[in-house]
Amino acid sequence: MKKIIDAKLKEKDYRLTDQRRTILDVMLKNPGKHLSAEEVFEKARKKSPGIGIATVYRTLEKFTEIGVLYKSVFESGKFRYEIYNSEIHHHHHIICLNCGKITEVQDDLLNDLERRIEMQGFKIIDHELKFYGYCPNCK
Amino acid sequence: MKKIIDAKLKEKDYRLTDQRRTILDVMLKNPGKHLSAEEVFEKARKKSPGIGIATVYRTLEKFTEIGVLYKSVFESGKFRYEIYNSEIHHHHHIICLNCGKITEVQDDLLNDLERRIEMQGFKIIDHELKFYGYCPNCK
DNA sequence: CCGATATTGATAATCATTATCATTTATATG
DNA sequence: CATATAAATGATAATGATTATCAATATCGG
Ligand SMILES: [Mn+2]
Ligand SMILES: [Mn+2]
Ligand SMILES: [Zn+2]
Ligand SMILES: [Zn+2]
Repeated sequence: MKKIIDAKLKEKDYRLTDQRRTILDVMLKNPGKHLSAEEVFEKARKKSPGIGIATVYRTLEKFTEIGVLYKSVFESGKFRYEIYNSEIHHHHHIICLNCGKITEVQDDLLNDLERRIEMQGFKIIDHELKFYGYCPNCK
Repeated sequence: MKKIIDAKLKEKDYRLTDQRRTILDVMLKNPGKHLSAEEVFEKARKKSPGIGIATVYRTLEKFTEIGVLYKSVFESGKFRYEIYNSEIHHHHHIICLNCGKITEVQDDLLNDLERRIEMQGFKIIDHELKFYGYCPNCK
């Protein structure tokens, strides 16, 4: 994993710094979580106490750009990030309207719909699907 | 349409003011568009020159709450609103990665997937599906 | 080790959205 | 219609997340 990222960084003359390593570790250690910049900052500073919040923002953005992270919005005006596994198609999310819990759905099932849209002249690269409702606990 | 909204407002002791009427007009006159608060403000002040931006924010929020508008995020940290037609299930969006154009897809096709998820104990209320890719012009 | 260049941390700036509050309105009631 | 009361408004301050700036520092190829 780190090898791959190392290569992706090199492609664009990006350097592998301690801070970037730390942030990557944080993300790798929290699979299935969807962390905000602030949350990443809090976790990262345990390993790299001197790290600045600006570096966290910059790194999250850069990692998203090179396809290492996936960025989404669940609640009002704040981004959340998770490791992006480009091999499997991206999963969907169910957001509980009561407790806010985010659950992942591994099924995809959008291929038919995508094909239909491409018939109309579009080229689909990615999709993002969110379900809103109630989790088993809150139902 | 206005009758319905009038009724929805009354339910909660909300009042029908000139400003709210103006904002509703703006939204009704822009079907298929996805307007930001700032854009609604610019259009609204042509009919109600004295209207304040705070009122626009408040009204958009209130209309969303009572189901008159639908609120979504397309780009970084900014909400966009459109008229919400609760009779037909909500359409999907295709966002062009090149020119930013937003196209609507009327197909739904998510019922199967929703049913499958509900089998696992969830209750699905709504969904939001976005496709990212290239529009016919930019392909 | 050196030099060119990318990166960092501190902090100021920006941008969208919310909160505050005194003033103005909508609406129910007599 | 006049009046009381609670909701709504507009101006503006405050907030919260993100981005820009810039001098100091670190990376990395040679
Ligand atoms: Mn996820
Ligand atoms: Mn739409
Ligand atoms: Zn829940
Ligand atoms: Zn386009």
